[in-house]
Amino acid sequence: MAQIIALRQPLARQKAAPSPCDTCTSRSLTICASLDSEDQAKMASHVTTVTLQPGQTLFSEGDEAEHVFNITSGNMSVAKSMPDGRRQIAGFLGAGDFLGASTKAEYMVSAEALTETHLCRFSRATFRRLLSDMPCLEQRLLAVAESEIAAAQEQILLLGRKTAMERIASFLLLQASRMKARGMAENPVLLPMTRAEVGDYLGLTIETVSRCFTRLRKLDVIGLPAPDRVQIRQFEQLRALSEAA
Amino acid sequence: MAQIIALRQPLARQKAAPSPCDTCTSRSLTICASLDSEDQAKMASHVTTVTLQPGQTLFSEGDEAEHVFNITSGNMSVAKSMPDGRRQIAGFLGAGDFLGASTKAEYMVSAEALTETHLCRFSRATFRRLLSDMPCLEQRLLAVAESEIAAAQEQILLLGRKTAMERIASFLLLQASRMKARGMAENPVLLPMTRAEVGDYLGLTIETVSRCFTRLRKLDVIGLPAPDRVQIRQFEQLRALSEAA
DNA sequence: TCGAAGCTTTGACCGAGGTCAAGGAAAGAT
DNA sequence: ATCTTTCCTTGACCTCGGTCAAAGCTTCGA
Repeated sequence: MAQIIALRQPLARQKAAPSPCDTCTSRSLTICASLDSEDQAKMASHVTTVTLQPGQTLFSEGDEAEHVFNITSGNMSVAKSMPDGRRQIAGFLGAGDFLGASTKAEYMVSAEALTETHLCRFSRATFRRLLSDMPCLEQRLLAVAESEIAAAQEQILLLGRKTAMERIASFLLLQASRMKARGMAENPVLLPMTRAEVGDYLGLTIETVSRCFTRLRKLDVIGLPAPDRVQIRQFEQLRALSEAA
Repeated sequence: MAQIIALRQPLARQKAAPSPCDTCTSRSLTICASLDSEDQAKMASHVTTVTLQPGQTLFSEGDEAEHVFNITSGNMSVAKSMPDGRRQIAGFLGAGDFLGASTKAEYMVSAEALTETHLCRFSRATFRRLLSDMPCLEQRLLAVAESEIAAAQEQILLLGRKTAMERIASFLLLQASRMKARGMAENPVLLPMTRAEVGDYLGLTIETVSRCFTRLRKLDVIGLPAPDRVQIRQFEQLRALSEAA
């Protein structure tokens, strides 16, 4: 009801008459998958949907952490920045991913849309209440947090110890497996981000990212039908390159 | 046995055969701090204590994840390795830290003692049962997981974008704040790990770590009364160096 | 159809940090 | 005491990836 007031604001909001959850195509990927239909209805009554255009910021590092989000479609980046502008992307998120958890009162990272992105939004207070009402949800969230920690540890290994080539190879394999996990074809890997964003994720510069792609193409390990589309031609070779000495 | 007696005499807390939890000096730091005395007793009846000597491995990457742990005293490292031996330490843990959570059936990292370390151990199955019995515990664990994610994101920024000097400065400040959080004096920062371990944590070599320490000492930003003891002489300068351009 | 803006690629050069090597210093063993 | 081992420091040199610069490609709008 109150959400309808949304004017032409940077964050366009809509609330469908029944509930956006009824037509959600990503439910099986999200934390909502752990809920029975009664609990889903309870969740649905507190949700607001949000749409972001490419480049739009959902929240910034240091903003008051008012909401938590669930991506229903689209692609986002989660990043931290330094005072002088250096930026490190901590992760790319897609359909089904949960976003906005924070122990502190402020967000610890910034979140930005790479493509048009749809999210569902809960106020933190509401979400906390729902959480203590629904043990399933809390368990699921704990599992999500644990796999996020595992992913972060893998990223730490990549940034601390891998060469540029190994980072690129690991990245392509990771993207492929992420697509597979979402039920998409894994092979022509789609890259909804620019070279700059890949670089900011892998701790490299644009130029190094580009040079590695070119080298992989010349080795015929990958094909590059378009800058944002990578055909993996030799999976095993790519896997070997992802941890080559 | 001892616990049953305790329940019969809720007001007389002194016991003949006390559980290790009764004398635990780290309880306020651990997930156990969230429990009332009844739940603590329940936890205590399932706990086993473990002692590790410096260099001993608690578990390795790929081992079947049978247990979860809580450090009561000592220092550990959590690391991932590559087939050719390159190693990346994902974090250092100390008294109060929780250890061993994994969504998968295997541990995703290796855990090793830096100093003599005491832990309490639960079987995973038992712990899962305790968890669903005690909502407080689950909430606390979720908070712990979230702050671990925040720490990992900070580490990702450090590894992806900071110079060697910035990494060392950030590391010293982090160690100082960790000591403070444990109620210890923050200033002569104690380093219970070798230069090699600092390097494996910061994505640097032993030599670079040593050279940075030497430079900081020559700048009189720190003092090095012993290799494992760092006196911070200019906090603000160190803070500036931790994100200098 | 043309131009502008933004992304990507490529080349030439350089420097931060890695590698290799050699000494010190401290702690435990004989 | 002396030897061994392990860790730390320092120096000389080199390389991987960053920086700077310029030129292709797309896309989009006039």
